[in-house]
Amino acid sequence: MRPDDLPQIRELNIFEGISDENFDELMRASFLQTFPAQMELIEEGEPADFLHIVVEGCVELFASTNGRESTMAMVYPVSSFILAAILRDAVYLMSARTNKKSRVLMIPAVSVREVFDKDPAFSKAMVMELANCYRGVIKEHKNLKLRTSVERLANRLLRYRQKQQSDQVTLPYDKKILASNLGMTPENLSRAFNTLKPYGVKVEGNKITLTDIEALATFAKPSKLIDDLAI
Amino acid sequence: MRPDDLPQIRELNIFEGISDENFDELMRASFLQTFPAQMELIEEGEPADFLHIVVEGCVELFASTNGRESTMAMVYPVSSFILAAILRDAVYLMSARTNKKSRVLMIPAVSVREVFDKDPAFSKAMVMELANCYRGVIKEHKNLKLRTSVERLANRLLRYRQKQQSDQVTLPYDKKILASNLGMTPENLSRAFNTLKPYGVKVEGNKITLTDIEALATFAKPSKLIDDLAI
DNA sequence: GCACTAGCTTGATCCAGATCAAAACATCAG
DNA sequence: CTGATGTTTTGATCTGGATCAAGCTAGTGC
Repeated sequence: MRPDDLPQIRELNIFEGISDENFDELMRASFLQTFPAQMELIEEGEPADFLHIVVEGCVELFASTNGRESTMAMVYPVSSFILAAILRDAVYLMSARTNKKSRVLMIPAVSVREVFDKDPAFSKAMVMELANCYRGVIKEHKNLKLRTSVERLANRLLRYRQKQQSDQVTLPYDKKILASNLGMTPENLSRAFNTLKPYGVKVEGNKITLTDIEALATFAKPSKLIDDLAI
Repeated sequence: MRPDDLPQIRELNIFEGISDENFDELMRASFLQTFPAQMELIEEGEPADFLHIVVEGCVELFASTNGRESTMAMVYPVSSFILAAILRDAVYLMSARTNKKSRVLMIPAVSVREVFDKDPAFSKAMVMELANCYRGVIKEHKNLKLRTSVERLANRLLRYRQKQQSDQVTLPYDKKILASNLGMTPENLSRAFNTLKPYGVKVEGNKITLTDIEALATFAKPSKLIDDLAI
């Protein structure tokens, strides 16, 4: 592991307040690996042996059943994923694969639980992380149940705009994945983009220009309780 | 609060391992209230001031946005709900109302956080509870994204059968709520029941008789990673 | 530079589910 | 017992989204 990775990892919310000794212990037990794109890191149903932290690149969490598959979330640096399975010592409920070449830190689940048991700050940080993840999925679920697919796209574009601080947003991954994440087919994503044209949405490959924010927001009707990832 | 309620509450997973002193402290700070049916206990967007525990009755968690509303979950005795908001000291992301006359214990959020900070067993029990809730929503989300509405109903019936240990299951609440929870309209729930007739599903009001379990399971194709609430 | 492949778009069609309306059924209050 | 009300069912129609097919575009390897 590169020494310059450590500060970034140390600053993750899940390590907030953890003692240096315990953090070092976790890092000693871990290893950092670089994976090519489309590499499956986790398969749903398998026991949760490692806590994964995406240090660089991008990881797709997806689920399948009976021949159907859907993208559940995209994970960016620097963040962990599927923490609940580790703490519960249960199987993973989702699979994970790299969306692009990625460096991933893998911390043995056993080590995580050991430090969890002895470091109160770490266990509290875990609680906060779990609470945030849980609330994030509630928001996604509401998004799916309460909105049409075009509304989901419109709100997603507004969210990208806010995050990238620009009226020209770049889609962070290809449209096939975005469609799946939003709960629709790629054909429908294409049509949804077209439906949003009159609201000032201009598409050029993976670059989307928003030229009438007010109209788009009026159509999308964002709700903090769904769209604000920080509350 | 009736003394005979306490043992039941004490046995909740979230109080596993908590010291008697701390448990008593929480109970002293709490109050138990009986609400009539259709009483709104929580409104989404409000600060999370109480941790609620359903002692008797049934509570519906629902979400709304832009004039649309959907049932997110049903809560039975004895369980808590919306724990994440309490721990994060954030607003509720869902509303709650009694589905029938219910007795609900309300523990001030401040007290919960105080005991959380000083009782390691309690904070760990909270983590497990959060992990379980989080995993539960992941399963619901997969259910919604990966299955048709008829498949969701079929799997739900199989789950009721397993829980009630009988081939004649009683729907725990009215069909309007069940439809909403499964992500469909009441009309479509009715049609979905009809679609399942050839698979041995017989409807008599809120009593459903399953006469061909094998056919129903073949149709439903249950998956432990979605349907098993215990893993 | 060309051939191949994957992603994306567009068109046509189908269908799962919603909406609207009406009727039937069950429950409750007077 | 009757009238009112809410739930449920059924029918008709609509529509959002899926599926299938084909063509276009961009990127990659030889």
